[in-house]
Amino acid sequence: MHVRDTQESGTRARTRQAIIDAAIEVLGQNPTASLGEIAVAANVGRTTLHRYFPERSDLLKALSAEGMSRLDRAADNARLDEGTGADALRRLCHEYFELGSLLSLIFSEPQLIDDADWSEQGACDPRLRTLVERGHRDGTIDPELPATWVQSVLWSQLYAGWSYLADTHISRYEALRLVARTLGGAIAPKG
Amino acid sequence: MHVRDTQESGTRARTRQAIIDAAIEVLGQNPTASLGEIAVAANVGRTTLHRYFPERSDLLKALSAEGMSRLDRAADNARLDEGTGADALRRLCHEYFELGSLLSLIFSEPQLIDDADWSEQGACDPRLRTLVERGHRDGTIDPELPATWVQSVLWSQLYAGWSYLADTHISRYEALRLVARTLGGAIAPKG
DNA sequence: CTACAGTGGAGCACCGGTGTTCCACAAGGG
DNA sequence: CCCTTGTGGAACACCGGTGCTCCACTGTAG
Repeated sequence: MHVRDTQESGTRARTRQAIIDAAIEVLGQNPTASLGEIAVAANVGRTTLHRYFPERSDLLKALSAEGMSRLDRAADNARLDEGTGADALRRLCHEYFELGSLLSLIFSEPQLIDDADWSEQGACDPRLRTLVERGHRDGTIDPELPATWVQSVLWSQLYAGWSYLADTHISRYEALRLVARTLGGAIAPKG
Repeated sequence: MHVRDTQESGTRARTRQAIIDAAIEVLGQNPTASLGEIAVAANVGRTTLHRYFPERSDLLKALSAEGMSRLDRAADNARLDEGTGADALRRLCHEYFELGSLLSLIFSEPQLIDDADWSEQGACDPRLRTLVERGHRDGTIDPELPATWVQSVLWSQLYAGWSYLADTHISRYEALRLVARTLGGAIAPKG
């Protein structure tokens, strides 16, 4: 078949996805993992990995795209424009928590995701910014907290919850409950 | 001078400390930094660094000891047995925040200070545990939050605050205020 | 002045990860 | 059946960090 096979389903697309998935998993655990380890995790030879991603940086670029895409989907699922700001943030937290290992990866390699769209200083996802500003207005998010800080708190709590889940033998549900509870308190307007 | 020079003040002790301080700074920024970079930051030749710490692991052991010592001093300064649980935690947060780069280092290399004293599963600083339990009893810390989770939240907030301070051009005072505010809300008992 | 502690540059071998090439093998489509 | 596509083992050179040795330099105590 002489087709160009850019993004249609096929052997190549499946292998490529397997490598990306494995990379997220492995690099999430250990950001300095070698390409060999990633190849093993993907059930693929190192040669094959190099065929798809000639240089390490090529793989990282693909991971960046994949990460952004998953973040976008999660944000869509959270229906950020419905309900109060705090409720929307809670839903976003829930959706992000499902991202699993990707949380660790993003946390240890923030530059993978630091979208160039966001202004250089005080970078912040614009959707999150509007969400927080809505929360400020509707009185469900502490107006003393800038959107950028709310974003920091959200991510640090997510990461804490995810590693807490990995370190202890708590259930996924319980971990998310703890995160939601502390995050809710953290952003709530104070007396 | 044929003295043993174990921990008295002297050229060796000063050089050794300079290396340790530089290592905390450099490794806090980039956990994969080379020994050469650390030596440069310490204004010391790589040869000298190797004289004090023959292997990388030796330096890491020294960093572990130094880190523990600073943590202990910070905890002492916080007078953890005075006032309510929440107040003590707030003071501890304040003291820890002063640790600066050490926060990043501990956060990226937790095994450096994961004290073997702490029980393997659900590891937790015993002083923090008693503090949190006091907070549970005196009604200033949400009884739904186990001590281990409070510890996770404390550290993740400290790290978030520290990197927020590094990323934005906010004042140290403002950053600490944000951390204290969100941490306070996070652990507060919920209506 | 002499002796010695402390330093640090230069150079070396070693090791692991990387990027690349070559070739053998299996599956499926003409 | 042959030929293309995808694969992956093996081997190679390269590079950077590491651990080590040797030696020249400086400063200070005796």
